Amino acid sequence: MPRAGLSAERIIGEAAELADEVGFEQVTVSALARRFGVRVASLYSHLDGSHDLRTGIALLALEELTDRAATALAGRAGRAALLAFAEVYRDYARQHPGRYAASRYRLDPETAAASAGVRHARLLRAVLRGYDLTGDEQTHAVRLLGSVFHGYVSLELEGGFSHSAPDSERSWARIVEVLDGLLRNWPDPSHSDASRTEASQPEASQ
Amino acid sequence: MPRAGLSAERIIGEAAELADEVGFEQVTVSALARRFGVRVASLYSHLDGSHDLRTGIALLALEELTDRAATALAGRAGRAALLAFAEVYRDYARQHPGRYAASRYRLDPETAAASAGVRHARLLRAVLRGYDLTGDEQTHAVRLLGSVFHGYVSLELEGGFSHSAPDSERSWARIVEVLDGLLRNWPDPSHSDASRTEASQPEASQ
DNA sequence: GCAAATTTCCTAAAACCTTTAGGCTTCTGT
DNA sequence: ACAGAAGCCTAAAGGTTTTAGGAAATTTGC
Repeated sequence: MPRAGLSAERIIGEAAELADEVGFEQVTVSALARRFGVRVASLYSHLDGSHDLRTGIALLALEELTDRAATALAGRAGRAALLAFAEVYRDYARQHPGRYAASRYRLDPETAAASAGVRHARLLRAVLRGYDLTGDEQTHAVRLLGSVFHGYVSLELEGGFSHSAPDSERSWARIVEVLDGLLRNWPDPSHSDASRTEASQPEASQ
Repeated sequence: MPRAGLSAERIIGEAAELADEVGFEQVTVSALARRFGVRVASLYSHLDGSHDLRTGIALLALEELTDRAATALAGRAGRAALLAFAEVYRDYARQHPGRYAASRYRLDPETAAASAGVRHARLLRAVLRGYDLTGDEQTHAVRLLGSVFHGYVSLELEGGFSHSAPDSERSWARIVEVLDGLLRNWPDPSHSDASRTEASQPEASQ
């Protein structure tokens, strides 16, 4: 009988396809073997198991996403860079929901440190070079952007914004626009904020 | 032999505990049976299966979270309400990571419509009553807040912000503060934005 | 108070997924 | 051609899910 021609790369690639089709959670060594027309045990010559498979998809997704972001960011700065990054991020998640979910799979520290994830994080921080933010404030801003992007895309994929008044497309565009404005006019970390509304009652936090 | 005294409520409650201890993904009918010192099949008299179990945890979490939010929001408006909501949200997620993950479990539409989720969404929108936002802009703002809250908490639980320069606590506080400022000075949806920085190059979006 | 009805929990079993061990067969290089 | 390596296979054990049907404990009705 002829061989199936498996290899770690092909397997991870098919697994990524499968993830996009049926969801990252549903990616299973069994389903993958069926897809290759091969017995389950055969895959274990190329994989270290289920965790390894998921890690592989995650690394692939991080790399693809980061490459897209790098391409989109080349030659852009400030607002244009922010828009480009945001578009790439959301488009990737919508085109490849399974891979996107995989990119959030928890990697062990060494694997994560060697992954495209760090390059992706650097790119996001690079977007902020177009704005006037430094030190801790820049970090806060990076975390804000990361949270909005991930949070929005994640809620959207869960179906959170479907079938309601302004369509998700519009909200996304508007939010990114608003964030650009926020970054351009990033408020000083003055301790008594409360700049321009009715008097601030100093409420206890709990 | 004496009975274990199971009931749907007790089972869901234990399942929520288990989720917080080992993670929502790891909550399994088997593990739960072991915890009760009971055979697996015994739980099937009280549950419709695994999906039903997860749904139960999700509904419990949504209710707890919403109750906390409602309590925290009573008598507060504007900035104070935003701070309170944010604190409740993050605290709940940190105290009950498994339940929090459960609260993001995808429910079927009817179940979702009858869940505390809709009350929770109303509460978040109510927070915005303290700011001057209406119509679509209010919806965009609700989605922004939801994204930031969920995104931040989710990244934090994944370990994204640990062991790096400004601790997560500070970033959270600062981000909420910045959001308050943003909501108070929400920019007009003017079509040619680019209000106060260097001349805006009209870059194509792709 | 007790028998009947009901509920609770059990054993048994089938189906599926994961993982390891070890064997045959197909390639590859010399 | 043939020895070694690599690829895919059968076999098997262990775990989870779910259904079917039985036995014991509790509750209910008289």
